[in-house]
Amino acid sequence: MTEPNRKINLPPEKEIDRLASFFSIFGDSTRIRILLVLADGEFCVADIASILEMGVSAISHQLRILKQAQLVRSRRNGKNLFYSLADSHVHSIISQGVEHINE
Amino acid sequence: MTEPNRKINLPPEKEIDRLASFFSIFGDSTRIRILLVLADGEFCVADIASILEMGVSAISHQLRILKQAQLVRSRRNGKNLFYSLADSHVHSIISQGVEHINE
DNA sequence: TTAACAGTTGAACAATTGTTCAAATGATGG
DNA sequence: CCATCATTTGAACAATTGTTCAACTGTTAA
Repeated sequence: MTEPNRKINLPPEKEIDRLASFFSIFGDSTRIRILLVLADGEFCVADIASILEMGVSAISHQLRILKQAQLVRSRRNGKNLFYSLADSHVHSIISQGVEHINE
Repeated sequence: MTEPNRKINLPPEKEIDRLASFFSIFGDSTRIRILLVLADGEFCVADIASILEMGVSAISHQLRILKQAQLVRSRRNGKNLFYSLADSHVHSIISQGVEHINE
């Protein structure tokens, strides 16, 4: 014990957990690819699956996570559900990631 | 086949994978807490462990991940290794996450 | 050299995650 | 209503992850 611990003010645990959950949404390449597709416009589930060459179910599962995080919206048109980006932050968050890894 | 698929230009798979790996580093609350501690200054491993009330080994494992991602640096002083933030992006990336979850 | 300390490492474990499959839901047009 | 299409859902599985523990490395001071 040479010195008393410096006092550090961390945000409450709950907020840190929410922050970590938020970032882990971007921590999966399928979800990033979905977001990049939707950056180009509105698409229904089957289209996204076809573009990414993946099963419809896998895409649907991921869309649910993105929707819960309020990163995408959906709109029904006939039998189709069209998904689109819900948030303007998405672009800038991804951009900052790109910036970091390209330095 | 009613319509040809719209052409979407995604970044190469390798870059998307690196992006996902980068974001998943922020997807763990221990690592976020370490980064927030280091936002206050330089600390050695045992101090971080004490502040976060965790084992030294757990912190060391996470610091290795943060260092590989070039988010922290270390500097030896005697028996101690002092860690500090390596990158100015860290603040703004976390800030953007906070912004999103508080809207 | 030795003892003590600071930190790292690797194996092990439980917990969480993403994808697949099959079955269910819900909307549409005939 | 019925058949069909688009999507969702839940269970199952393998793969990945974070923490713990014990052993190890490396530095310092005596």
